[in-house]
Amino acid sequence: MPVTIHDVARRAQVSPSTVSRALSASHLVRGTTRDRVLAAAKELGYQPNPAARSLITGRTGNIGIVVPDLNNPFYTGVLRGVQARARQSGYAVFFADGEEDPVAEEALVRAMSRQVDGVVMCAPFASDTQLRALAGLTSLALLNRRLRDVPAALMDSASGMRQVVDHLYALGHRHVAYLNGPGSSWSNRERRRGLRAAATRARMTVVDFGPFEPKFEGGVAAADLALAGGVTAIMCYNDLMALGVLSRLADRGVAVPHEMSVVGFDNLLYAAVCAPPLTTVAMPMEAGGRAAVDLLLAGVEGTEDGAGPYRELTTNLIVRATTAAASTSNPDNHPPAV
Amino acid sequence: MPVTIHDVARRAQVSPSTVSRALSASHLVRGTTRDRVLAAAKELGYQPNPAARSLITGRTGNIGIVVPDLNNPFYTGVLRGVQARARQSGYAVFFADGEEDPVAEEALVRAMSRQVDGVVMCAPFASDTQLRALAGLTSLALLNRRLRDVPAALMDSASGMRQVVDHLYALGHRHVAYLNGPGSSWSNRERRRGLRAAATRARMTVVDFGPFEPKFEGGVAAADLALAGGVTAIMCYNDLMALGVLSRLADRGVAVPHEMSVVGFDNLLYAAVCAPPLTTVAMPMEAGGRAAVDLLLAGVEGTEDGAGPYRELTTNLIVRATTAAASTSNPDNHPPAV
DNA sequence: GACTCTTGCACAAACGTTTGCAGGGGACGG
DNA sequence: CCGTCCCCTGCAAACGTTTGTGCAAGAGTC
Repeated sequence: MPVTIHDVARRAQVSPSTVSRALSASHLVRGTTRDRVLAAAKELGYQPNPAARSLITGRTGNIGIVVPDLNNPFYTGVLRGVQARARQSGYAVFFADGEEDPVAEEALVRAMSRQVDGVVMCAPFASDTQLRALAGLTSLALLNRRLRDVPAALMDSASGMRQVVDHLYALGHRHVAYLNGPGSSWSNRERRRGLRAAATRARMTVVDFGPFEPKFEGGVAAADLALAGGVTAIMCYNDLMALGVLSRLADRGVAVPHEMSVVGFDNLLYAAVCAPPLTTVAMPMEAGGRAAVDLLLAGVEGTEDGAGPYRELTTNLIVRATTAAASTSNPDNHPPAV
Repeated sequence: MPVTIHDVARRAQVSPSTVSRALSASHLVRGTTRDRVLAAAKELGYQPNPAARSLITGRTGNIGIVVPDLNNPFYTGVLRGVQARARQSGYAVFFADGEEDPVAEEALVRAMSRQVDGVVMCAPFASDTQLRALAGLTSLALLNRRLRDVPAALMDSASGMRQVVDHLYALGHRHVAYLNGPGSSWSNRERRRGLRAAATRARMTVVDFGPFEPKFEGGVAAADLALAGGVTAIMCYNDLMALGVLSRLADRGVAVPHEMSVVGFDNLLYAAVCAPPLTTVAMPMEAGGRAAVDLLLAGVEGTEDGAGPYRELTTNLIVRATTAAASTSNPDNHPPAV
């Protein structure tokens, strides 16, 4: 029922191979024949069969993406970037939600591997070993995860963290809390690393809590611990947790930002519109998705652009209404003698 | 490089066709041979080539989904349901963001059509005519859009709207505003229809505003209009708009819920966690996605279950903190004489 | 006018599967 | 002991493309 290359060939009075060439390597056929073929193809509404094509070429024209949690708007942001960039190059996108589960992630990539030219894994939970195994199966590009010899787009959240520390320091904060995200997460390690470096430089003490689930509920749970820690500011692994913290602080009657400053990470839409608007670090989600696809396609199509297999994306502090001068209710504002 | 069915055949000392049968129609081969084949396949890590398979069978094992706006958590909820259900039946999922653009939607479905067994279109912006054309190209299942002879999962938002009206009426509201979403949207029409019916029955007057963009910004813009309408409650097309309304009301010093009640639609995560928590109607997002895939696969695999081509999903009012007794600052609480 | 070179096209093989058809062999009944 | 039937397996065709190879005709050169 569907129209094949043979139908077009018959209508244009040429052989199927000529049709194929007219449609792809058009310089190999005479102008007049090419026009005839294109006209015939258009009239019949010919669409090449991707299965047949990929069978012979070994390429599919598809890429895959797996994210840890679709409910987190951060990942839908990168999803948008990925899809936009892929579409621009004529690739279709397979998508899957790994649900923060390493074995699900691996299974999903394996399942996709035969029908994609490559997959971008977004902040994967899988182990390095697993990732290497998958990289042997298909081309891989990582987002916010570093692994030798595997191309990756990385958001420089350590730098964002430095900006946060400088901001808080300028506001007089000397003793702050950091609520960790998943312990295995590259992003969390990066943020913590940036925090440590900047904090010791500024002689600021920071107490760690967690790891917590990087979700609203995780923030709610974490808030009480942080509150007991005698700090003047709480830095959260991400915005979702920060929103949870805000909610819990409100419940407990702690005024933000006057009694407690809170800062998040990601700059989700909701960070801008919640009350009070959240001070946070903007992560380039769509740009990250696009960059990952750039790297993937560069590898797949062999169009290395000499920029190497890594892309570093910058992050920026966005000051809103959840940070203010350090609370004076804790007058000396130093770590309590525990 | 990749291992083919011939490799397995050689290792198991059988012909390729036997391997094929052992893997799919296993009752056609003797038990001992089947075991030998399966063992060989496992040892070699054989994975069938989907392109070759789909070339001969005409089926791909893939489905597609296109949504209007990935930034709206409603659709990511649906996406989760779709992917979970698809995976359960061994289907992989192509995904695309139509960006609320009818022509983009159509182009995306056309692009996918050759490599999927069907696609679910989620609250599409495309016209009926366009949808019919696409239904001729591939199997279609709709979510929150009704079109004769095309299977669809529909959320009964008219019923949810009735519950909202009853709730507001009980609180003493007699004059309310409805902020419309996109005029072409089936969901908006349904909600409006439910609203009209319930309101006239209850002798409640409702003034319409919009259409607005179904986003935060749309709500911000709409709030001022509604405020000037002399109403005691604002019903929004969806939660995103409701959040925009809340934000704008706060800016203008209007106390919610005491001076103005606000209700949304969808029950996004943020409706539950914003301040004050939003009264809204819960939409079964994941269930809707699953139901749509059910319908699609029933059509594709010919496993009609006799339940007909439509699924109706129920919706429920969730009362939180943005609705209260009608404001008395507008003492007579009836439509101002315009 | 004969040679070579180029251009434009057709032929056929190949990609990895599935599946209709046929054949071989064993079991069973007569 | 022979015929029939059934179970299992192999052979080969087919799916719709792409692409290497070969051939024919025309253009250019001497």
